[in-house]
Amino acid sequence: MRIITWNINSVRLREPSLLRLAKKHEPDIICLQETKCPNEAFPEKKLRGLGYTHILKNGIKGYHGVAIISRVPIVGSHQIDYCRRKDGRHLCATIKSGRRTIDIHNFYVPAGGDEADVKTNEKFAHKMSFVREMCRRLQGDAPQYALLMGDLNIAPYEHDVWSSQQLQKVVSHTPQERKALNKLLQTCDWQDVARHFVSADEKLYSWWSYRSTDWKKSDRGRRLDHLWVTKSLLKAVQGFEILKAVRGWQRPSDHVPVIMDIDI
DNA sequence: ATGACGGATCTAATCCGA
Repeated sequence: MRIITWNINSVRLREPSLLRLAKKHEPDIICLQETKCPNEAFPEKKLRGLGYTHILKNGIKGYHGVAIISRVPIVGSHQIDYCRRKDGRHLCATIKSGRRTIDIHNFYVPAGGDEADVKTNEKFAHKMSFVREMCRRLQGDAPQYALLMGDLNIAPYEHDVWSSQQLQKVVSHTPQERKALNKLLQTCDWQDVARHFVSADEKLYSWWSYRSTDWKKSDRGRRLDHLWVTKSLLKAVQGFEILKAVRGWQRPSDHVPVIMDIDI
């Protein structure tokens, strides 16, 4: 099974890129973040034409929003309003593989604003509460077979950013966020698929700012998009890739898709 | 300043992203 996570930054604007991605890589399941689209306006006709007939949406107007697009049957689903805000940041699809039931969680963690201080910055407080709530709920859930993916908006390790030193006070790479994400990783014994395949001293990014005049040349990226699996599924993971080339497509998202092949 | 762009919104200037 092939699975992709992608912060698409507007599914309506980038429908052509989504179809191109689907045709080129033929994923079974695509988890999207930042669809920025109400559910009734989600462009799904052409996706259905490609065989993606199982589509879950948790969208709101204008901001955020997540979706799960699948060509394999989804046997169950739920969404949780983290921090009691109806802001489209979580979806879970359940699929069956033989006798196994596998939960696929798709998250869009809040960005957290500018200042890394929960007392003065409400957005940062929201982000930290969101990750704490993920810990609590997933621990309570304690699934044996599960996948967790999405835009977690935290680059946890030194080589997940272009300069750990220069970004240590920048939201997404502060010590408290890195610590919180590691704590989350330890709940349910999640395994970071990217770092299973790519050594810790190798730079790895999934996001490059729009503000750079030449994103490729400056290459000041961050690894904000993640693919995790429960420990019992790690040996089933056959491959992983960050699709960097997609950043160079016409009218790109600032995030690129992350892809995984898993034998389930 | 790392870097000033790109998306959505009651189409114009404002909020948001990270």
